[in-house]
Amino acid sequence: MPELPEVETIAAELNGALTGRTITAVAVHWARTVAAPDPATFAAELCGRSICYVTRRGKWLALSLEPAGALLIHLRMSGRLLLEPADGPEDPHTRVVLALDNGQRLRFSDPRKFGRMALVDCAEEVLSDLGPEPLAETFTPEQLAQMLGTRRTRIKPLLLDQHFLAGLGNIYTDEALWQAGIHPLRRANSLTDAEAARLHQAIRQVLTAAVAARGTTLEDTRYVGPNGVPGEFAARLAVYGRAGQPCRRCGTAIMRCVVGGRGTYLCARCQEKP
DNA sequence: CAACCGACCTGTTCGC
DNA sequence: TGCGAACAGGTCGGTT
Repeated sequence: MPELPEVETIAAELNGALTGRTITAVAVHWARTVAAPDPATFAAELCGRSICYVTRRGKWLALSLEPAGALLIHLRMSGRLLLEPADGPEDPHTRVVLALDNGQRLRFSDPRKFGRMALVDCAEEVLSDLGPEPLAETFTPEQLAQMLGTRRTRIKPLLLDQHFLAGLGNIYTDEALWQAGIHPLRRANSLTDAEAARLHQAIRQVLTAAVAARGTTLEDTRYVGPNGVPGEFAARLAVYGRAGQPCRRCGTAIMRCVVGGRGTYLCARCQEKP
């Protein structure tokens, strides 16, 4: 569920709330949520460590710890991090709980059990497999054009590949391709430099606007930030989930199809089929 | 390298 | 109303 803007929002909220907190107890309710080390070691090693700051890389959250190490968290499809008082009710899908020295609990709720946590010595060892950060200043239109030029696969599945570019998921990929006027089935190396530049700009504009709106919360989703505030980008979606509704640019009905096994929304007039 | 598939999981929605 | 099938925003590993 959460893509870059949602994870960015969560990281910012947690950073303010968790900096300086010490973890006083750890409870693992679903063992497989803890990818590494084994759950007992995970709990024992985490206790007593403090949180220095919280950052995002792609769709990963990284809690930097004192005196060493990092807690990496990936929410996958249904994960949520909730910062709540210890005596409040616990969501039935809670998989891991971190008790903090101020009486609060950081609860990881994840109905589908796809989410993962890992306690690692060096976060970069895991995160270095990811592609570039789309919002980094160092990520340029020329770099994207160069990256696309060596790949002949279809553009949408490529943008979803976290090794290629970090942070885009199904929603923002469709939004960016619509804004750039590029059909999701286009071959990556068929894009002109001008199209690559448009795509680069579209990706950054969509992500920046979504971060400013604190992410996308759809009616049928449970996404909220750690403080329970929903995102407001849903009202500004141009194509995602809008099958049959008019394109915001030309009025043509938005269509839904399947690309790479993923539900895909586009405007057949603005995004010419290859 | 590219494309496709199943696996990992549960909750919700849809069609009969 | 009830029930099974289909589907969901992510990722990985295996096969063709």
